[in-house]
Amino acid sequence: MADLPEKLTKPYQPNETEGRVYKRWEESGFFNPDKLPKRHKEPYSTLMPPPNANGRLHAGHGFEIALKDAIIRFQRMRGKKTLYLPGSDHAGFETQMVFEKKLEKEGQSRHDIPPQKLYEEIMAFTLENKKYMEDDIRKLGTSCDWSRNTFMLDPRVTRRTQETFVKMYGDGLVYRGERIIHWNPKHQTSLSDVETEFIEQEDPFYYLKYGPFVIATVRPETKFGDKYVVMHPEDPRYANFTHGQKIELEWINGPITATVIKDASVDKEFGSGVMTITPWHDQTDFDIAERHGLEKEQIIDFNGKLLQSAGEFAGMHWKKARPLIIEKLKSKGLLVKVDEHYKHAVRVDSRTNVPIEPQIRAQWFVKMKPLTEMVIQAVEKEDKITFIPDYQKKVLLHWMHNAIDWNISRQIVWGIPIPAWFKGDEVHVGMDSPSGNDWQKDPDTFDTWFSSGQWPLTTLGYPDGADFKTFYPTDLMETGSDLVFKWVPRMIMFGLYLGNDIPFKTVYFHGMVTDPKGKKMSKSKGNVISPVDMSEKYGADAFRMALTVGNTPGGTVALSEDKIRGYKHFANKVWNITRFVLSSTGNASTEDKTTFTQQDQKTVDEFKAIAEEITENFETYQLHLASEKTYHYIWHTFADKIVEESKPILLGGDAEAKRSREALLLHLWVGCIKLLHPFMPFISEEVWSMLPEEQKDGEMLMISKWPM
RNA sequence: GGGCGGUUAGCUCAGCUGGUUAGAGCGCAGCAUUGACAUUGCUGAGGUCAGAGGUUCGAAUCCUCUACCGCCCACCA
Repeated sequence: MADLPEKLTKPYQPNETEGRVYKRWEESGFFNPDKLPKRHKEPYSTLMPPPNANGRLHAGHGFEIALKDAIIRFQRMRGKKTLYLPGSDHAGFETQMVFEKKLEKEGQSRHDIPPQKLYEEIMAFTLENKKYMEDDIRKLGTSCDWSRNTFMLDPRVTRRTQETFVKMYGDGLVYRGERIIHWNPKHQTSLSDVETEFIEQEDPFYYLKYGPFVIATVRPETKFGDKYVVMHPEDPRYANFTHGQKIELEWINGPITATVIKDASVDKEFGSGVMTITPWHDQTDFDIAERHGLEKEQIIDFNGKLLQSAGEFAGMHWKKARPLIIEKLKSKGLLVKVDEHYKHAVRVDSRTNVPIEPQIRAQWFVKMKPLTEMVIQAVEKEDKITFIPDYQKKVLLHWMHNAIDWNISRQIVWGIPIPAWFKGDEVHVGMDSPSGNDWQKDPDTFDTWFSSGQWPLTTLGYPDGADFKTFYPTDLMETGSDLVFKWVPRMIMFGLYLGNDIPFKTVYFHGMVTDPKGKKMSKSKGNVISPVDMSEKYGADAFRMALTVGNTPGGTVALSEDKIRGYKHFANKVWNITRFVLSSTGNASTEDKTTFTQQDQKTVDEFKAIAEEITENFETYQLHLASEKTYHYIWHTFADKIVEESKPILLGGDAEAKRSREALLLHLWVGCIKLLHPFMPFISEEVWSMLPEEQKDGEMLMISKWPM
């Protein structure tokens, strides 16, 4: 038997191997496209969707990295000049939430901390988390270029983001408006629609006498100022009321004059077909008021307390006031009936579940129409972006066809400051503060998607950076399918608007990673599986493989530990095949390694056919097939068939057959290790280092030539 | 109320543009094996491809409808 490396005689130890191999990769410099050998000419680029730097890496990140790193490694071996650009997001509101929770646990409140100090503390907290997260990314074997690592609050990124705002203001794509916004009263900030969601809730539904009408509401405390009564213009029941008609009636705090409004948005079938409106605290009502030029009055302040119009209830929080108001309505005979179990949808902050309070507030808005039209043109008309799976294109376009103007102001400190100043009614937008006194800086920061939407531009150094010229548009964006309307369309918008081109040629949406039972992972359920824990237990290779094999693009993945364990076994199989191949070919003469017997040549041809299929699967982003074929070939063709049938040949007396067979085993095994590398980078690189020099094209598998 | 995805072996899922006896992993049963590997090998059981109808020489694969499961969107007060 030939001399074998000591470690091959023991089972494969991922923990002993992975860190060391990653260090070799990093030190080689080959993660950096500029340092790749000359054969790597044609660029291939992708960006890491920046993980939020407020915690550790989760399974979704692990999934994304497993797929994307496989593609990047494949492309690098194919000879592309590959860039995989890493980074992290400050994640504005979300990070501030995480930080506030931490403060709460420590018995503190953010209101006790001055803004500048708060910002600094969150920054320290974020930078610490960022470090851990980057370590996690390394542990998974991610072949990204750390020299280009970008953080959303790097000065060049924040400057670019602000400059974009200034440019958009100049182009009329950004305006300051008093419009209904989603107000989170607990955290005192506005949110965009994608940051909120509806939850089903059961509440009492109050039917109230409003002059000759009966109206219904779940929120009687908003009704003090209701002085418009609205009905459908074609509702026969109210044909004798005319638009603009004045009606004197008794209301909660005394007599008022109501005005009849006819508007087609009212549903004749719902309830009595009549409603009163509260334009300050309801989107529908606001729209009706806008259409007819009606007055709007704030009833509840930004802390949830009732204002002047509530009369005796002024100053009370609406929650406290509601039962008292109901009492009063009852005593005045205005309460017709109560439906105690009325089911309806309530909008809440999707991160904190705090019920949203619609409010009118002066905010910065992005005018969406011109931008979404550019997206529709590029995606629908010109078909410039490949969507995987392709039905996601419809989802995105539906969103684009129905977009409403985007509120980009947030009343939180943790974010990129909006470069605007106010003096009375005057507004100044620019990179520098205006000259003259009495200008007040806008204290708000940008919505996190305003900066992350520009990620492909800022990371690559738009407008004149070398990377922007080389790598824009990027080849691939891979991200979670939940971002199909949050992040992806914004990147396309900004890409087209600023960069004059789509930001990526292909967008691949991976599905959600759930627990083994198909349930969404969440900290509260305690079913979270950490990619790093799994990697430490079974090896990052096994984790990556388990997430790749058999998972159709876009599909939900139930992450099972059994499956990961299965691929740890596979890693060990690879290890032992290596041991067999090296020990049975170590004494082979080096004179002829390229010609085979007819029989063996056939086996080589079969390998080529498989390798071709795998290559094809890679090119069409069918990694679930590419990885499964690789696995299957190595274990059930190479090990079970080729190795087994080799044993008698190697022991037999036919010298030519033996020579050919030894050459065959080495030749095929080198090919297998190459095919395996994108999926299981660590063990394949480790095996490569033990294969004989004359079989290899270079020291490092990572940049060796793909077998096709 | 709209839209989308799914329903294939006990479990988790593959099966691309329709083409001979429907596949994998895990699990299960039996056998083997101490010179690559028990983190092993071989063999096997197990499916009317959700249901109904249609197109076709031929459908798990295309069309229609139905039934469940899941996801997303939506200003019914």
